Amino acid sequence: MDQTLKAYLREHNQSVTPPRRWVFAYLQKHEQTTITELTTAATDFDRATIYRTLSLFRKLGIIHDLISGGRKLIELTDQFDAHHHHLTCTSCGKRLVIADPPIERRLDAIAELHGFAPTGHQIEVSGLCSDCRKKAVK
Amino acid sequence: MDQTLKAYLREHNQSVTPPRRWVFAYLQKHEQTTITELTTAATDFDRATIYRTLSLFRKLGIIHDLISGGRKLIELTDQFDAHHHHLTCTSCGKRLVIADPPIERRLDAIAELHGFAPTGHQIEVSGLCSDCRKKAVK
DNA sequence: ATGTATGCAAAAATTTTGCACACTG
DNA sequence: CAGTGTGCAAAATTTTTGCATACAT
Repeated sequence: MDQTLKAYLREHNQSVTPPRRWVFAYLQKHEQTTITELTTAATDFDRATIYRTLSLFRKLGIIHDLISGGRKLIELTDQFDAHHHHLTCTSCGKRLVIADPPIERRLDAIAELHGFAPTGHQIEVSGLCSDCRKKAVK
Repeated sequence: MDQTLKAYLREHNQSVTPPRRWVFAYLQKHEQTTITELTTAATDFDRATIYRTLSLFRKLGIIHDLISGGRKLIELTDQFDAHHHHLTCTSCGKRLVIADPPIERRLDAIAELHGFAPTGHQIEVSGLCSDCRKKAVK
């Protein structure tokens, strides 16, 4: 898995360094992370390095930002993690992973319909999870 | 249209004030806005007030944040603007509005399948627009 | 060996907060 | 009039940058 990063950075003429390996590994372990969490967890590396690493990763398409449950999160892109989307509970923040091939295909079709060559998409569904629905009733 | 805001704030026991009206009107005029743009454009009001207004609007569900084309944007929620999604060109940033009822319905169905009471969703599709595809070929 | 990435320290930019006064309802 | 919202000023936090040194290739 770390091999993937190595190969990818090499392909793009970028060095493979300890902070970059660390950030990548962290993102693999933590599905949803924020920049602050990363800079805090990275005791061995400087904050500035984390920011620079994230900028590089964004530019290379290794990660992307998204807002889920009102928070800005950092996530590995589909190239480095299984393609998926989230269903988030607006009350307790619980997150489920969802995937639905028909929708994925249809989104690509819509892009094409507008003359676009689709490269990706993101879906965020929100609602009240079953537990919170029960609590709400009481 | 401004009437909508007034009524909504009243319902939630919140005062209708000049800064709040102004922010709301600005969001109606500018489909995609950033906080910085708002604080800069708001020459008559203090930055702090804009931040406080946005927090209130978020809490009341008048606006929501989203990341599109790599930028964090502020947008009116469906209650205050026609429901829609975006198709963004990763090269030139062009944005088209898209809507597809079947997908909307299917997303609700997926939420229900997982025991969620769906309250909303967001879709962001990215790709290369026709113009940029042509340029890329040359 | 050479060029790039990092750490450190400082600066810039963004966001939050306290308090006295102004305005809304 | 009473209570809440605002402006202002300051603090806290987050993000960016310059430069000398360390590291990757």
